Amino acid sequence: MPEGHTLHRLALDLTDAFAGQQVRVGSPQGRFDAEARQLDGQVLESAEAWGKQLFLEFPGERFVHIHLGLIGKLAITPYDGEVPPPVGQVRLRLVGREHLADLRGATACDLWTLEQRDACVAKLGPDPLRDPEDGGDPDRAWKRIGGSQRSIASLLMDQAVLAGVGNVYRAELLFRHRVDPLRPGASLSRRQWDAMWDDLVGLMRTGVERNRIDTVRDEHTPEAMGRDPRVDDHGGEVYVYRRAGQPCHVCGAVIRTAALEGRNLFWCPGCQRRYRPRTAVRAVRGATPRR
DNA sequence: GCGTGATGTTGAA
DNA sequence: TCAACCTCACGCC
Repeated sequence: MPEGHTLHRLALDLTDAFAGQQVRVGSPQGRFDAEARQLDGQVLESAEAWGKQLFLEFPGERFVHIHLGLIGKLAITPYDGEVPPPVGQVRLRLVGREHLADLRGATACDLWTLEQRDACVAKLGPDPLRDPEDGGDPDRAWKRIGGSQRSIASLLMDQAVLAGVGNVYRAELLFRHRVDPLRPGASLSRRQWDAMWDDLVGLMRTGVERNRIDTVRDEHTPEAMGRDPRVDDHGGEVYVYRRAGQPCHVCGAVIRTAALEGRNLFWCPGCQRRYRPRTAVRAVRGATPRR
């Protein structure tokens, strides 16, 4: 689940469930035990997301830093009376008045100082889910993208360029703007980038509201097109992500996939026409066709 | 029931 | 470029 929308949604849900309360903090699995002991019984002051990073603030400028990675989950559940025993490898457990939260499979769960938190945040590009004055300024991303010969597909996934975008939003954003994933960042116009950013803000806000990624426009929904809704663990309605070999909802061309920097890229060869620069010969690197 | 792959990142080779 | 992290839904038996 974890692109930026998941972490922002978790921050909201954690705030509702725990903020302002004394919480029991534990690490049934043990790997966070020493840190958990220091926080046990303290008030959870706030929960905040920056891109895919999640920070839980405790008194004394101490922050639990969580990064879910690919397979991590943070499950918040209400309980009534007895607290159920942990199931599986629970790295971190928070117990409040009415809810408990269990963290499993995360890449990172650390107890950080304010300085460590600030250093992490300082390395991140702007987050479309944050206010422009508070970490969500698209100009900062454009400064990196507009001058780069790297592919826009690579740039969008680079958390130092843009924070919170993952493989699904990348593929879908490029599709919605009919952009060839391998185009150099510098070949985009400022106007085009602004349109992409604005779109991303809307898509990701919808993602926070629905807690899933939906990117198809009204005219391409299953209801509008009379097609079956998507059924898999991703769940959202999308144009190209994990649809390789299937027909494009818009033009009918067969969706393609290729590995780029270790991640699967998906695009429609009909809607996202190959970009060819006017002058220089473009070097195509790093993309290996598959299937 | 078992094997696979996945919305991510780090650190070693 | 690849293994590791260590979860969970899915397809297939």
